[in-house]
Amino acid sequence: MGADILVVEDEPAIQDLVAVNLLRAGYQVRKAFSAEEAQLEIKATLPDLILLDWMLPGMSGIDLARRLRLEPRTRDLPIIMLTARSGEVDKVVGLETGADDFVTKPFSPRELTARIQAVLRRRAPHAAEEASCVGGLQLDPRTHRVSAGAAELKLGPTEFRLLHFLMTHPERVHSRVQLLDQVWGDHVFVEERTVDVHIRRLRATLAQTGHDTLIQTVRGNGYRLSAKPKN
Amino acid sequence: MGADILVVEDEPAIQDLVAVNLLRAGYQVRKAFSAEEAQLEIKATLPDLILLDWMLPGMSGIDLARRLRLEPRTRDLPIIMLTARSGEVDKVVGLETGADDFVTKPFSPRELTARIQAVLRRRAPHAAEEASCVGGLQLDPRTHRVSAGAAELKLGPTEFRLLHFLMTHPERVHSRVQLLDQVWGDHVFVEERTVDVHIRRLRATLAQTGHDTLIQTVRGNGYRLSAKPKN
DNA sequence: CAAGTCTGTCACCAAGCTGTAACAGATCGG
DNA sequence: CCGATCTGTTACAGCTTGGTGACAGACTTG
Repeated sequence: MGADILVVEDEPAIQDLVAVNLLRAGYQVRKAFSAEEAQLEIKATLPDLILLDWMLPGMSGIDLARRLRLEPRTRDLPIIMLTARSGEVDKVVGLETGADDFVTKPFSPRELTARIQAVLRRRAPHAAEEASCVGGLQLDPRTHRVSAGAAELKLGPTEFRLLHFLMTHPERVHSRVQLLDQVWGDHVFVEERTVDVHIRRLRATLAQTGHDTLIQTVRGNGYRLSAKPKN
Repeated sequence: MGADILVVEDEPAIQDLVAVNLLRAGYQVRKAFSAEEAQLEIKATLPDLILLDWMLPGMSGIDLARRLRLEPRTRDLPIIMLTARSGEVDKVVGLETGADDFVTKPFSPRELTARIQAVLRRRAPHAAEEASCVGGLQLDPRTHRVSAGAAELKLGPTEFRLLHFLMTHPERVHSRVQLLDQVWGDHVFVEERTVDVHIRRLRATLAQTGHDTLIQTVRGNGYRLSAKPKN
């Protein structure tokens, strides 16, 4: 599901225009007509990004941005400023508030979504996941490598994700349905038995180093990754 | 230690804000309120880069840039112009004077530092980073050279930046999107598959010395530069 | 300005991966 | 020991992904 974006813009026409484009691009959109309204929205639920008009009645976008930067909870909230074509004042403000990007009106929908994507990618660079290690098996998501001692194992994408999940949730039994949800994704419709096949493929690869025994079958319940012996 | 940057800007507020952001980004900052003052600073110590406001009282930024280009000592000094206007004419004139880049107000702090880095990488004779070395391949940003043992390799600009990024972030998998952000830049609209083509071109060149195997494809995830065997 | 270089895109092909079905084997309760 | 379930294994057709060569346009460079 797309990111949750809060659009703060007093001009209804522009707000609608932006909202429609964001929705079409697959984002979830919330709206606010003023900085005050925006604060309430943010207090309720932290959005993933704010599109903030810098000229607003009452508290200006600049003021809001400034306040958001002060609060720990909202300090890292990505902000994209919407500005009219302008000069010096904007520059001062922009540097001061530390907005993540600027989009100058008029802007194309394509430009807007491209910038949003860029900022989101930049801000949330999948917090460097740690490498896992279970029973002599090592898996590092950053390098996308699986190794057992000196030997390195080659896994397909699905087997990799499957092993990744198992290694980050070891010693627990996971039903086929749970595995499908976690590894394949909730919305995917796939036969339960498919899990078996991938478990088999995973085991076949792990067997190269004898680590296939880590994956245990729990009859009637599912599978479990465990460093302990089987019984 | 960061590069030494001279900020030439007559408006105190803007100068301060720029300075604060550059300091935060790890640069050393010197300030000048006029072109004349800037000349004295430069005469005293040659900075690594100049941020030059287009409009200055007395001698304009353009004039200063032009003069710097005439002196052998300052001919290769990187210059980034700050301008409020965005018209084509300005850019033409600016490029004529030999500015290395243009930053149009308003701009984000990130944009500014990104441009500075880009210009430094491209031009700076002494402020650049160190050479990298992976798996017998050497890349020196200062001399803009890539060599494998005795042999020297010729790369196009994009391939060079791509290899540079990979070599400074080895062993990690980078998705196409990440590579586009890092090597091409956030604001560029380019097809993801274009990365493939440049990877291929890079590999083709590296194949001259057998180093093409360093670049590994991680199916479904992206690419990785690694000294370890492919597997 | 002309030749050459670099870039981004595309179409096509090869290779690898995936989900299913079908069958074989294993396990369990009685 | 038997039937009923559950799981392991295999083969395979279809799909997705990445590699490759060609090409037009932009950009350099002499």
